[in-house]
Amino acid sequence: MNPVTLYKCLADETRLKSVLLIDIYNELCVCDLTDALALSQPKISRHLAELRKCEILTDERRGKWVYYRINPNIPDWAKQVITCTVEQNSDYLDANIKQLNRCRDCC
Amino acid sequence: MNPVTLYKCLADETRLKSVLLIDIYNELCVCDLTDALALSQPKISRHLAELRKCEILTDERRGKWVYYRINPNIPDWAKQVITCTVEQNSDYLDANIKQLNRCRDCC
DNA sequence: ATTTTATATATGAAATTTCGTATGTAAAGT
DNA sequence: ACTTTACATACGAAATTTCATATATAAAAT
Repeated sequence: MNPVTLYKCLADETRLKSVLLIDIYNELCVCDLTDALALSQPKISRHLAELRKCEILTDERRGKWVYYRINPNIPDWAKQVITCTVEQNSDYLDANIKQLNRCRDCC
Repeated sequence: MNPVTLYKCLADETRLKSVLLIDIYNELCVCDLTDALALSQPKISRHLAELRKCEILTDERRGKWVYYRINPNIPDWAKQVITCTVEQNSDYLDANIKQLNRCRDCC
């Protein structure tokens, strides 16, 4: 993967937060992300499609839901970039994680 | 620094290669980068200005030349992102480093 | 003082990205 | 069969980014 390809993918808040949340939760479906980020479904889907095309994420349909994961084949440096961003920016996703938990409790 | 701010800065090949080369060489002046990347001076200056505004680089004038460095105050995660991109993508900058050395030899 | 060298910035055009809205598809439920 | 739920994609408009070109500035050399 060309370095600039990864950074273009992470250069948008929707895509960056999606990748980081998926890294934290191991896998998430599209509706988890629309809940966590409070964004429209087409917007989330469009950005996930881009991350899929760049092979940063993989998708897997199980019944009605499509689950996204970090592609296990991304190079080490890319995985390290994602991991150290998550680990050293815990506050960046606080509100989104709370929101996701709220939705999982009540919905 | 907001994570998305760093990634927007690295999402352009001119800016990314400038940052990585500066990280390797500790400091570089504008003409080093125009040589290494074979790009116009205004183009390099414009991108360096953006990296300065985002506080990823610092600049220091010494005589006629302005030297750019990685801002020593960037957060650890950002420094780690840059470092592990450099270390695990040595081929990405090969041609540029050769070009810079050629220019330093003959010019 | 004038010129040269190194760098910065302004401007508008062109290219790219982002997004809302509408629509399509696939699986499951009735 | 029809409806509902979850997700994907197409399309054009709007916003943002990128760039070439021209011009400005700052230090040094003549």
